[in-house]
Amino acid sequence: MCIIVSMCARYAKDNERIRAKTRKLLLDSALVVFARLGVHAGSIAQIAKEAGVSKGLAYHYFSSKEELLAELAAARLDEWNGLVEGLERLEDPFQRLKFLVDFILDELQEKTDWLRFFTGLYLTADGRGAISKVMEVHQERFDRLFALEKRLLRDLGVRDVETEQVYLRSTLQGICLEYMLSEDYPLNSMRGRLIQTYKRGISI
Amino acid sequence: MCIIVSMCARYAKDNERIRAKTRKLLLDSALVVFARLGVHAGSIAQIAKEAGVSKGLAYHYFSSKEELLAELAAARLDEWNGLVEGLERLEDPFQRLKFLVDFILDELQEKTDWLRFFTGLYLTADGRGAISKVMEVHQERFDRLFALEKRLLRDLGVRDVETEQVYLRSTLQGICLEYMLSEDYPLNSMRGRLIQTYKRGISI
Amino acid sequence: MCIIVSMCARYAKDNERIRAKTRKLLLDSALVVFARLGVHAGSIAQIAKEAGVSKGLAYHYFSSKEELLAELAAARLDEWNGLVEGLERLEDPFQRLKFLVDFILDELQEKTDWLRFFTGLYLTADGRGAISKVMEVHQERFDRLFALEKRLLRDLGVRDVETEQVYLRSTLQGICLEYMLSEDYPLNSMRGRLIQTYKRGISI
Amino acid sequence: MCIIVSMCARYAKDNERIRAKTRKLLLDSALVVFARLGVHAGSIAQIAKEAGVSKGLAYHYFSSKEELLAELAAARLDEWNGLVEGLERLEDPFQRLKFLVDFILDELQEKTDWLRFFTGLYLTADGRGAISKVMEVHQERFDRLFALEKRLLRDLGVRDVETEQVYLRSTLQGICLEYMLSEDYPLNSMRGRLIQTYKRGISI
DNA sequence: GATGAATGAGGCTTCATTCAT
DNA sequence: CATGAATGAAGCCTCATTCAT
Repeated sequence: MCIIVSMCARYAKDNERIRAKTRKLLLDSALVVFARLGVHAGSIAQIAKEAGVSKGLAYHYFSSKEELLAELAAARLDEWNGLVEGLERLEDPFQRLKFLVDFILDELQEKTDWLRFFTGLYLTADGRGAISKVMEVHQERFDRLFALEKRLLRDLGVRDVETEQVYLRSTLQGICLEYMLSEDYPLNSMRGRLIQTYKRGISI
Repeated sequence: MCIIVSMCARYAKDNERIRAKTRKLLLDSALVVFARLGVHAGSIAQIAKEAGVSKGLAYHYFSSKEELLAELAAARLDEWNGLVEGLERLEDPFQRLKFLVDFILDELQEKTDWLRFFTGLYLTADGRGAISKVMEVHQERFDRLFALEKRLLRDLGVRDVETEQVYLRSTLQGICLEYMLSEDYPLNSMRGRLIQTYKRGISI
Repeated sequence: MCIIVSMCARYAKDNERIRAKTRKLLLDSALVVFARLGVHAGSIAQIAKEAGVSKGLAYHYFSSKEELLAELAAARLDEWNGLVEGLERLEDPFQRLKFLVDFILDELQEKTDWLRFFTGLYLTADGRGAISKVMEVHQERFDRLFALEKRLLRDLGVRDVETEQVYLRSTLQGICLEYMLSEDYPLNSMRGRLIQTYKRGISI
Repeated sequence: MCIIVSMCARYAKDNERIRAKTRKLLLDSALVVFARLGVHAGSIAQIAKEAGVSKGLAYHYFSSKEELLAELAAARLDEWNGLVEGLERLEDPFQRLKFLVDFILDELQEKTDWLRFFTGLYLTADGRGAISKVMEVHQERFDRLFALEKRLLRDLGVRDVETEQVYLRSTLQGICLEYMLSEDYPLNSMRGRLIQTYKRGISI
């Protein structure tokens, strides 16, 4: 026989714990699958299989593939908090620059899958639409980051801050992209080369 | 007199013209669709619709979606010829650098769709597989380009050529990516900023 | 008390029952459709319609049309077990002959559809390929049947056993084919006429 | 330039010759393709390719695939004329039997492809419909053949002519089928074994 | 007579999603 | 909470057929 007694008051906490755990499991699996195959080619069935649960369960936690994607993006976007906090904490502009670069390149190394999938997503119209919704919620944080970058460059003595900010972002983005695409990308050389650009005394 | 010339349903030339035209139409439409939606999400049906022809016709010209993709890649890869030739023609290393940067950024502006589609393709395992097949044919040209880049940097007086080559490529790649992702990317400022890095006298 | 037994969405037994039932339904429908139209002309859509289920469900049970075909063949091949067992059980050679003939002609009457489909399949190169895979698994049984037939004819006093075996098989095959093709084939007359050939005392 | 002047009065004959030739070419190619792949899987495109002409031309000669099939059947059915004539010409009943058997088995060897395709066609509902239309035209000849067979068996001294006729047909049919399905079928042994059944003096 | 570009229906298959249990 | 049977839309591809030249 098969008795299901769920939501017993005493075990509500257990349920919550299970929920959180399964949820994370599904998000992680989705990341793996999406990174490997792309968002379109990766199916809910595969994600469920990767997670070792049933397809139906995925719909218990996420109302659609699109939502799963959005939650995935949101979950990861949260992690940028650390960058903002670090930049606000540090005094020396050069230290701040190093923190910025290290933060991004470390993320790149630790979460290559995610970045790969995210970049691919961003390259399609659908993907941009999906992401921008999620972004809105975090807009305030992005604005702060933006301002912090500006300040950082100003403090470093950069003359054309507007231009340099875009240039720095582009270079970092390019390093990330090439790292994702090459088998043996010299990430640390690039890290050094990039930092060197902003060495004290260099006039930009 | 009575002349029978069979095998002459239509002027052969006409047919060729039609074939070439429709083929190009399909390739162009494919590019638009793939760039907008990504290779996986973009369907043959959409491509045909974009081209204003029937689905079946696409298969009259390309035996499969994969082949269409490959032909698309091949057609565009050919255009890099100009870059190699230009670099071989010019004497002054700084002129060569400017030629390199301009070539790539002009391509970016003219063929944003293509680059977007190509980059997205490259971000998935499937896509990399598909492209590398096409690349093989052009390997020799890429090798030459690679060597020309190296020489260019050496002639400019760069000390660590290996590192700088990757860095330059990454920066260019990053500029391209950001251009594709932003609505109003200051491409010309970036062009200037990049060139400035290699101005005579700057020690790298 | 609060018992949580998860992994129990439906009684497992229920699911198994449903699976077995639907599976059989699909196999039966496939047989009907394939027998009526041939394997190539019969589509999964028609099979699903005949079964009263969706196209998609067919793929929930069989990974491809080819597999459906193979399973169909395998399911039916199993039924030849009875023939081998019967031939091994009976003593009198004439009784064995009658058993053989009756077994085949009864099968023919009961499972005309199947035989029709199987014969049609066998007539195409593709079909033969598909079947031979399935056959391999049953090879041992066919070998035994082959040997039993030989022994049967020897025991009946047939001189050229090799020839007679092929002839008997051909005749049975021919009766089956004509039965399948005619509206009112005198199957029982043929049964009698065939048996008569091997009546005791007749010298072959 | 391309001048097409067809149907010039003087060359009408040439045209007719071409028509007849191309027509035959297409029918032959159809037979090859249908026999190899089955009627359903064999396409007009393949037939045209096999014939070395364009798809369009096939539709110039046959208004549809179905008609091509019907014409193919009709063309071959004509060849049974020889059987009827032979049976009417010969005196001795045993000679007639041998003629009948030889005619059919020789046809089998010479036109295995055709018989294979025809048999496969006959096993599907569609095919039977298509063929029966063609058959109607030849009904009279089949009736004659039927009567000739009956007379033959009566002359041989067979008691139950009705039954024996069906049995003989079935056996011949079975031999043909097995020959088509086996790699190394002992056709001549079967020919001998079949003839022997009707040796003078044997009582049936 | 002959060609082949073009069409569209339909076949196989995948997959997001729903729902009974 | 969890399962998996079931659905149907949509994707890739084939092929009979039409038609302008």
